[in-house]
Amino acid sequence: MCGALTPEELTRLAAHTRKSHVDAGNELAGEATPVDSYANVMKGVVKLTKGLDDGRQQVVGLQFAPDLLGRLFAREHPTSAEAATDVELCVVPRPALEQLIATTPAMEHRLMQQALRELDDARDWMVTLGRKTATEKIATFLVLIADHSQPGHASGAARSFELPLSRSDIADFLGLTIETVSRQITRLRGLGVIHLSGTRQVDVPDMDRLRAMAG
Amino acid sequence: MCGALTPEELTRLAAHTRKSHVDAGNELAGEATPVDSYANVMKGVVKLTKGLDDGRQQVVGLQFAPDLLGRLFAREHPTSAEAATDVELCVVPRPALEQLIATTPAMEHRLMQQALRELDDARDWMVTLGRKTATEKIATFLVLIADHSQPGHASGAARSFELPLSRSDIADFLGLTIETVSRQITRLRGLGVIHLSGTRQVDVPDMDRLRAMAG
DNA sequence: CGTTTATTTGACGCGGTTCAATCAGTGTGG
DNA sequence: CCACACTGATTGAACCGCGTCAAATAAACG
Repeated sequence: MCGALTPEELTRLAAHTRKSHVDAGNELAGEATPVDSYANVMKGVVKLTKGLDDGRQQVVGLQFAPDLLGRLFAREHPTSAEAATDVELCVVPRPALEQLIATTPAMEHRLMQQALRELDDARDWMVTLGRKTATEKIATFLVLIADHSQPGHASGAARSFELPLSRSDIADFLGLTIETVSRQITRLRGLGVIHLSGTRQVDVPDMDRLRAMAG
Repeated sequence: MCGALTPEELTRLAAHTRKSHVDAGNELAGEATPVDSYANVMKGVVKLTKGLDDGRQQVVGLQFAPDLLGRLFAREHPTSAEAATDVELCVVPRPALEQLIATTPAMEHRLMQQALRELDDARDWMVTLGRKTATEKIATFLVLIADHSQPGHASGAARSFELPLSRSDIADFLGLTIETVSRQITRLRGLGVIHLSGTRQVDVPDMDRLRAMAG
């Protein structure tokens, strides 16, 4: 339980951790709020968002299992964190984790790796936000979700998954409006690149074809 | 020399480091190129870029002194790195730095801090790319450069600095075209928010006024 | 079912791109 | 020292992708 750690690290943490369930839509941490605990995502998707004064919002990252939640070594959260789907967390009080890190270089190394991966992801997404068209943005997003739904799939194979985000969240992730998101999804459906069952269930008959549309 | 490290760390590195000067416009590392050395930026500005197949480009980060250049713990560079201005580097062979990191937890901790700061910056920039208007993007960029030119200045004070990027680079950083960048800079000049001497020298009579335009 | 909320669809306008021309700055050779 | 070319920046005009506003469906929920 509370996966993604080595057995030894686990033992040292176990005494301090606490499982927690959060329903979709609930906020886990507010922007510019004190960091008093960290959490491992066990199940579900958490969205990290930043807001502008006038209400504009941008989703700046999605956290899947087994990502660690919470900005290390900072007084305040730089983003807010909200459960995009129902979420299972493994919560650790701040002092417990920071002490473990301070005394276990391997632990810090592991977290460093995650931070660097998130940095790579963030920069990839900057390309999507800055340089891709609406259709490419949607395709890029669908590929991202598909790749996280059942890792280790064949390249061109078909794929089926459920969207963890509402149209509104997708819009805030891609820097678009809800209407444009809806229109582009409809467009991809019209081209036969994807099939929809209901509003969130997506079938991709040919992932390579989708990838080709992602720029 | 080769600043930003503690004396002890410095001593261990000194034997392996080599100073290097790179003229503006030269590439330091290609995208998807093997990482065989790291470098500390001593002076000047390095831009990190990612490209799409069809030539579209996005600047995904700027590195100022004393940032470390090079993706740790990865085989390949996720971005290309190019000298935006003339640059002074302090180059370290890959094995030397990685061994120092492996044996000096404090060193990894310091680099972790940089990685986390860069992640914060990247996410801030995602808001700029996804949700701000052209004018706000330009204002945000000018504030960023101003803040890096002479750190620790009074809030509303005037400020004068030289742009380290060409209009084309600015466009690729902000997800705009050169023409829009030019027009918005002209607009800010017309509003009296900035004054230009030549094409790169910028005077900001009131930083708070500029900040107010950054969204 | 009726009500509420999420999504889709339609019509229209605008911000930013595109394409094209002009202007400014910087070397370069006659 | 001045034409000339060359590169980078500005300016102009026309276009279009996406946003905005409004309405119609569809889905979720009591």
